[in-house]
Amino acid sequence: MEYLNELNTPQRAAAAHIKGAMMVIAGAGSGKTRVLTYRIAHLIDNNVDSFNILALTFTNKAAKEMKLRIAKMIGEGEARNLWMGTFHSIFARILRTEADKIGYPQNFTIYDTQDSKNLLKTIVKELGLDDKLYKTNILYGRISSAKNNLISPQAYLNNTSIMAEDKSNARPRIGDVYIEYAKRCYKAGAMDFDDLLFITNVLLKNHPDVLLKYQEKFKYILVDEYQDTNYSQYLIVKRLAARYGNLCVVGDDAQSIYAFRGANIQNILNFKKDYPDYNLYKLEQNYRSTQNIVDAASSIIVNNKDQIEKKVWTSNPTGEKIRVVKTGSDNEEGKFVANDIFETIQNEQMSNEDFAILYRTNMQSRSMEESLRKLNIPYKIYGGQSFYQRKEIKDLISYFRLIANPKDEEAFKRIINYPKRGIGATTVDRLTIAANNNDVSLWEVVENPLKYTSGLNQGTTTKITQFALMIKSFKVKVEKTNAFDLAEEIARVSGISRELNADKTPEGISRAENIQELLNGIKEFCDEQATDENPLVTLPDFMLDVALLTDADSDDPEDNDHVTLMTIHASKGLEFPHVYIVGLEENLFPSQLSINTRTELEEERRLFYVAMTRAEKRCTLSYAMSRYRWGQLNPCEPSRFIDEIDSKYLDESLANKNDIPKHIQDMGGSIKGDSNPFRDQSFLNKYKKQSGQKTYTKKPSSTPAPHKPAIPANLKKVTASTTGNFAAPKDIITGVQVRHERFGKGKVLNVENGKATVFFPTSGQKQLLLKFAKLEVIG
DNA sequence: CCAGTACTTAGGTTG
DNA sequence: TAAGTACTGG
Repeated sequence: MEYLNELNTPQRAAAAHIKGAMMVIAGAGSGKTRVLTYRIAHLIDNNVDSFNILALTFTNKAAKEMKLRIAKMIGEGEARNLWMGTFHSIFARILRTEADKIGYPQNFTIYDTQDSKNLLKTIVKELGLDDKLYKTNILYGRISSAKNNLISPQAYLNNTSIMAEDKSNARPRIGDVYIEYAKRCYKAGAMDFDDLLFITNVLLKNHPDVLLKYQEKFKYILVDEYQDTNYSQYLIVKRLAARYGNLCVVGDDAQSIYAFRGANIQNILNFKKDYPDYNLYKLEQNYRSTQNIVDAASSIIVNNKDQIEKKVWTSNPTGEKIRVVKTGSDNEEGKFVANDIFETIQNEQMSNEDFAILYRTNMQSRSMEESLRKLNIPYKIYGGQSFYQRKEIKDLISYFRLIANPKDEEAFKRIINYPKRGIGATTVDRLTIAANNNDVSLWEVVENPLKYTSGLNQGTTTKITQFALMIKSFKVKVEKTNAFDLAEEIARVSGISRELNADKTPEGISRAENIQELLNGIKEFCDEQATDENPLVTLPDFMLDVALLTDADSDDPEDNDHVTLMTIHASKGLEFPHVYIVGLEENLFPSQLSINTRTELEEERRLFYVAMTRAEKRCTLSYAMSRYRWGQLNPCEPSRFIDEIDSKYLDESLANKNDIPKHIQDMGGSIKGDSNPFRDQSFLNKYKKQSGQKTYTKKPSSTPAPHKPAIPANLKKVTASTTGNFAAPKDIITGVQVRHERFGKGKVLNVENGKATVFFPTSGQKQLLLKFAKLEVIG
């Protein structure tokens, strides 16, 4: 094939391999994506049916891009038949198809981390455990790693070493939490992220016919970033490949950075045990970076003990030395980076997209973005809280979820009283008890409150019934209504739109905009998915993968005129001409939590290796002598990783400045104040205008409110006490106009049990207790 | 029931 | 710091 000539010798050998097992060890920047793409094209050229190829990538974005490249080589029609995506999205799809075999609804919900943690919190409460001891994060981590090692709840309880470990940590009942958690997820028709892999294993193990079906379908399997697969993923691949053995894995042990979520580097090292006849290809020539960068990175990674022998080299020019920069504080660090980018753009005619700022932790983005914003440099922060995790988005989506899957407990709890409809914590507790006692879902209780509950008063029962009627009215439309139309109706009828539109604070406006953006996204999705044979795209169609989407997936490739800010983890696989690695300080990078064991420290070192090898032309390392942490200015010292680089590759002229000037040292508070752009609202407005909603991915809820004329507290008090003329409760009847000290004018919709339901045009519908709320009858 | 305030506590990387 | 929980007055 002609295109194979565009590859170097080992690349070509790997791409031309057709049958049998193979492993590609690909150094950073050595063209592994190219090999994967060409190999798939080559397979199809050699009469492999594109329907029979499965490619598992690390992100959905990587899959999309690879598909695009393959489409250019072999045509769009063929490329469309390829199965490409992350483990999670591919197997979620298969699990939906086979849902009935494992007792899940086809529309099962995917619980995200937040849903899982909320459920764990509930369970800890219900089991009467001490939440100081049984912390959500610990439980989540324990259960997650159990699942990733295919340890079921029962196996967990039977495993003496695990139980002993929990006991010695004074948490002997984690196993009970795990059992209950698994039960509740199942009852809710929900899978968490780890279940998507765990239950796939269960499916393939217990249903030989299903296994055979997918073995026959996926005769050729490719796995990218194999060093970051965990045991559960390893076993799925092994099962699927067992019949034909056409398995190609690609990875780099030096870039294994996901051990914390169960990734097992042994999967690479053990490949030859499972596939003794495999072929090994090593890609060692780096095409990405200058010689200095390649050599400096190599000088770091040799400090690690365990690795596959390889020599990464390049024929690129020597290039510049790696700059090491010392700054006084995290804010100064931000200023330095922003200024440096600004000057480089001016002096070297670079564009914004040529720059990336990489950091160890998401919180470090703050000082960077403040400085960039001051210089009007457009930027985009990837990661952190994603669009779909924002409260307002999750709230609306919870309606969609409950409609698609009425058993979804976490969705139910989010929306039963949002927007406020007078169904408070007490009532929800009662419903929960009724649901548990009768072994039915919360939804079933709400559908039939008289059957399952006792002691609910008439008013509450009415409200519950109204809620159930509303959800039902959506449910009857779900299969015959376009997703966008129904979503819009839900936002309106549920009261979410009204609630958000009433909030005129900047945060509130931003939340309303986000809802609009979600609706736009659904519209776009409908337009994309609709076909001539199947013009109707329903809400459940849209919901299938929503939980698995990340920021990078919704990235608009047309709109990349911005500096990229992301964690090093998120930068894996990417490359930029100019890279700034910031916060190179002890206890930050390497992280304080990783310096106690050799394996964890080695992973931090690999992370540093990944960071440096993202750079093509120039790599800048920076550290600050002091840094804010939880509102406190703390002293810092440079990272040991800087010392590990052979100094002949370094330019340390910017690291030998004098120590922090005295006036900065003494003025911890003013450093912070000085860099807060929100003091001046024009910054916010200017920024919004310039880069728009799309570029500004930081969650709006954390945006400090700019100055706004607050109602002076004393004036408020005067109003309350001078209004005087409070109505006797008997005057408050349905239909009358009233005034409330805080909510203003409103109309009484209903009165019962000493409570009034009042609609206020400015702040929506409220439930008010007549004995407290000072309502004045007007008009 | 609601909303404002006082207090606690986490602290890292992701699909 | 900032997010989340517990408490309290209307």
